Order: sequence, then structure tokens, then C-alpha cells
Amino acid sequence: MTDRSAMAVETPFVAIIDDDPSIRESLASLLRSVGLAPLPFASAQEFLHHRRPDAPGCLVLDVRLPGQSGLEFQRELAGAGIHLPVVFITGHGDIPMSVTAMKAGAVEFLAKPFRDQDLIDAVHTGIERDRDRRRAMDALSDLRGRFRSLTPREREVMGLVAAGQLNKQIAAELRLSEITVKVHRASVMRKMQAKSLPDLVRIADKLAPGGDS
Amino acid sequence: MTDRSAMAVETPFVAIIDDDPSIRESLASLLRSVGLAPLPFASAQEFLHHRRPDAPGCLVLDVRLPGQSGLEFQRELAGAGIHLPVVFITGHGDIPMSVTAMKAGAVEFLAKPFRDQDLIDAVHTGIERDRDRRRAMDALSDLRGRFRSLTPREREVMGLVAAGQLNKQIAAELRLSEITVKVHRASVMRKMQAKSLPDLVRIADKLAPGGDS
DNA sequence: TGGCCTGATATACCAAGGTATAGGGTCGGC
DNA sequence: GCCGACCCTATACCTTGGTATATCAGGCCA
Repeated sequence: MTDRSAMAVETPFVAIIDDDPSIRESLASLLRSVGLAPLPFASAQEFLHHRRPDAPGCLVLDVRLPGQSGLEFQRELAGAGIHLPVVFITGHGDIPMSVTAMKAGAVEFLAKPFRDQDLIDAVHTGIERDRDRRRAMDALSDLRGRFRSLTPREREVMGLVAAGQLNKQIAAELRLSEITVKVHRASVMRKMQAKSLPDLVRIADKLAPGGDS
Repeated sequence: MTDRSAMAVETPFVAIIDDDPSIRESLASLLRSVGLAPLPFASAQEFLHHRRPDAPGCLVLDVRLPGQSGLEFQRELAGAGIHLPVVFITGHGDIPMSVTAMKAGAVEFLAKPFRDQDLIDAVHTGIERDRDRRRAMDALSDLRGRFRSLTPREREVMGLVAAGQLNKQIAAELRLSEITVKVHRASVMRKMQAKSLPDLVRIADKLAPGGDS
């Protein structure tokens, strides 16, 4: 587990991007009323310049942003590796817009006027989704860290072991003696903290998604 | 592989449910023009009573159906284990409708008037999605069939082997001699057509989704 | 009743995996 | 030049896994 797990329970945040100050404030106050921590921004740029908390969060986005559209910004975020769940709100939306947003993975698409509870529900769904994603990422980061601690040879051996090759076959493939393979293999098990071969296989598969098919 | 793989390339179908005969016919003719096989139905019931081809397909659904709404029918299909991708078309849709449909996994939600090409693209996406799903299901069916051929004891042993237990530990857990475990284990490898332990582990994990965490 | 499947067990043997100890070499940095 | 990494190998020993052959018992069904 990472250091994060040892910290106090993380407070989720809700970033709000809307160019209308009164809307920002009313959304912020609504979210505060249910115990969530709002982070209001007037533009996408402002949001990007601000350092996001290292905690589960959610983004409430007006479709019509100053400069670019919220839909474009959603794509931009995904491209930049920022995987914050997005809840769209809009005053002048249409069906194609909402479909595009949902296809791109939006949590919800709310047309004004919407019920406060609908927004709150959507935000909670988004936060929960982000929490899950972060948990998965944390676990993967751990594994990736261990994998980085392997030497190149150890990585080769790990791959072949996970592929089901016998030590003998691995030795032939890598032009090594069988004993050398055993040494590397033991290092792999120790460094990857795998308690059994099935354990190692599962770790290897998590590290190489799409390796099947 | 299943028998299906040995057959000629499967012709995808497109089921159309719309109570307006002229719309049915125009949709059907549009789809025929691009080489797809339309199956027009006037109602959800008619669709359900008809035997669907055993081939990849897609469902074009009017949101406003006689009797029930297309959205309800979409949920009903999922509940009944019919996982046909759905493309919605509608003359009187709104944003919440489209969002609900997309959340439930719809491929597309098109408001009339829409461009012919948009419908064709959506249908192709749906068919491709169904083809992938069917491929995955076929592979799983194969594995499930093999698993069914295991005796109860063999299944127990398989689970413990995949969990990383040693033969000795498995024997203790099941109150068996180690030699008996080996016999069952060998049967498992043979019946499941696993060529190595990692192979068996991956098979076991495919058969027990959600077994991790 | 006899045949078949399932399950359990044993002996014996061989192959594969794992560990410990003890070397050897290259290469890059201090 | 020494140190530390990475890499390779070997001997020796033990554990675990895999296979073959054979036996025995209960349940089920024709």
C-alpha cells in the first residue's frame, strides 16, 4: 500500500468551472451544504493552473465556457491524462451535445433548471467513480514500482515465467543455464512480492493489460 | 472454438422497432442500401416473439413505442439477458431521455431529423460492439463447458491450485492424500486444456470474474 | 448382477522447482 | 583502483510436481 492509505480519510473536492460568478457561488454553497468542498474557477485555464488536491474529486462543468466548449475541454482533459469525472450543466444544451458528453464518459448531463438533489447525486456518483479509479491506480502504481526495481534480465524471465514456460525452455530461449534462470526467477518472486506462481501470473497480467486476446 | 467459427461469415442483422410502417420501410431500405439485413417489427412484443438470428446484430428503437417507452424496453432487454446494442431514434426526445439511454449503454441517440450516414455509422458501431461481445461470450462458453466436465472434487482442487496452494496444503485442506490431489490436478489440466499452470490461472480467473480484490 | 463413473489411495520413478554457497565476469562511478 | 550493480555459472541438496500402474469402494443404471 502507498503512503496515502496511512493518512486521514481524504476529503473529496468538487471543482466548478463556470464564468458566471453568481452561479459559481450558488453551486458552491449548495455543495458546502452537503459537506463537500467546492473549488470554484471562472475558466478552464484557471482550473488548469490551480494545483488539484491529491484526493478523489469531481468536476462540474458548464457546457458553454469562455473560449472553448465544455465538450472540447472534456476531451482535452482526457488527452492530458486528467481523469476527473465530469458532471455537465447547461442552460442551452441539446440532445447531440448530451450524447457526445455521455459517450465521452460524462457522469451526468443536467439541463437547467435541474433539481439540487440531482446535481448532488451526480457529484457523489462522480466522486465514487474517481475513488475507485484512484484505488485501482494506487494498486497499479505499487506494482509498477516493484517492476521498475527488476533488472532487465529479471523482467525477461518474469515475462517467460508468466507465459508458462519451463525454466529449461526459458534458459534455452535466453541462452542461459537453467540455474541462472532459477536465480533470476527467485529474485522476481521476492521483488514482486509474489507468494506463489499464480500470484505472479496475476501481477504480470495487471502490468500488461491487453496482453491476452 | 465453437461450431460457429466453422460456419460461413455471419451476416449481421438490424432489428427495427417502430410503430410507423412508413418509417420502418424507409429505415429498412436505407439499411439494405448499405448491405445490411433489416428485420422490421411494429412493436416490442413482435420483436420478442420473433426468433433472433444467431449472428451479431443491433437494435434500432424508437423511444416512443406502442405500450411502453423505448427506455423501459431497453432496461427490460438487459434484465432478460438480451444484450443487443441499441440505437435510439426519436421525434420528440429531450436531454434527460438521451442521458438515461446513454447511461444504460445505448450506442447512439438520434433526434429526427438525422442524417442517414449518422444512423448507418451508429448501426455499424453497434454491430461491431455485439460482435466483440459475442466473441468474448463464445470463448467463455467454451471454458464453462470444460469446467462443467469437471467432477466436484476436481473443481475444488482447481480453485485451490489457482489460489496458489501447494499440493500438500490442498491435501490438508480437503483431507486427502497428496497423491490424490495430484491425480485430480492432472485431470483438471487435461479437461480444462491448460498447457501450463499460468494458463490454468488465467482460465480460472476468467471463469470467476470479481474473484479478486 | 455387471459395467461404469467417481473418488480415494498406494508404490515407484522421474522431472521440475527452490535454496544455499561459492565462485566468475563486465561496467560505471567515486 | 576499488566498490557495487548486474549478470552468469556451478555443486549440492531438498521439495514439489507429474506420470504410470494398480487396487478398492460406493453409487447408479441398464
